[in-house]
Amino acid sequence: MTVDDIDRQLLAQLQQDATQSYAVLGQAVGLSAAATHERVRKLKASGVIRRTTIEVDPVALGRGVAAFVLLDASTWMGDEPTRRALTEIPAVEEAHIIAGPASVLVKVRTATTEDLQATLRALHQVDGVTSTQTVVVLESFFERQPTVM
Amino acid sequence: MTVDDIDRQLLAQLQQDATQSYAVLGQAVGLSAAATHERVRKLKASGVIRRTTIEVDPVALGRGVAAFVLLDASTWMGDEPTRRALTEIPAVEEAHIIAGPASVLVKVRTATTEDLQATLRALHQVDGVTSTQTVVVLESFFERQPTVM
DNA sequence: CCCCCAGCTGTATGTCATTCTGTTGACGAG
DNA sequence: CTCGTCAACAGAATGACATACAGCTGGGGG
Repeated sequence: MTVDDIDRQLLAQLQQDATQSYAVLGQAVGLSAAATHERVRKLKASGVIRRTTIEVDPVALGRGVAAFVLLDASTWMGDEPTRRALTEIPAVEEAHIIAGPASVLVKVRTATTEDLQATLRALHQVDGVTSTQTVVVLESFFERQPTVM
Repeated sequence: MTVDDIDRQLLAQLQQDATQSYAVLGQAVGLSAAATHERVRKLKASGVIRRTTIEVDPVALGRGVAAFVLLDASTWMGDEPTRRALTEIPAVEEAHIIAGPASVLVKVRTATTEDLQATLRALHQVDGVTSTQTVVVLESFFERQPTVM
């Protein structure tokens, strides 16, 4: 699908607030409510908009400690079992196969450093993992969504 | 604010799909539409729900290459000017001050590896940055929102 | 024992999403 | 040049839903 400039404006608006009406949304980009609705419908149908969701405050939910963990592996970890094992650890928010100093990079969020320790233990027990290296986040400047413009 | 089990169920549901009606949402947790509405209103008012937003497909928007970049610094980078400088680089999606092998960890997304190179150049020009170390993402297992349950 | 209040249900109303119909403008074929 | 086609849009209609309101209930404190 081709995403033109108006579409990007709509995406930017919806990233800010997905609850605004199509009338308001249309005014912001100079279109009628119906035309806006049609464009948003197509963006959803084509998968550019994956879903509309809520952004939660991690701290309020007991996930105030963030860290990145590098996993070294003795076997190839790019397969489904590894993915599933990592998915099942609730603290793991992202998992990536990387090129560089390790095999896998995961981002974790826990309530306390004790929970972080427990998560590291869980990561060690994932098949293939031989060692971990943890980078603790002291302060987050910002975490935002992909820039659309 | 105290977040009880029903609240967490609501949050989980809304993370999946923030467009469903309060009636449907209420059925999922065993409440009336009005009571559900009231709970969600409070979750928003208290900041547990920061906003409702859309999740976009990075690839469709020309951000198919992801990487993590470690920044080494000669000066303290925990202040506002650094934050602003990093915010202004569109490819930078996250920026964290870390404890460990470097001062700052940023996550970037670009269309191509050439754009990644351009972003690295931009990062080098941020005040205080002395060197960078880049970890390129080969494949993402998953990137999800904070687990609420 | 009674009062109070948070949290709930059911209902009413105004707003908005969604659909439909018709218009306009760009484009290609004849 | 003209006609036919199609995509994109505006405006109006209707049906669903958010939101507000009036009462009900059960538990905790005075």
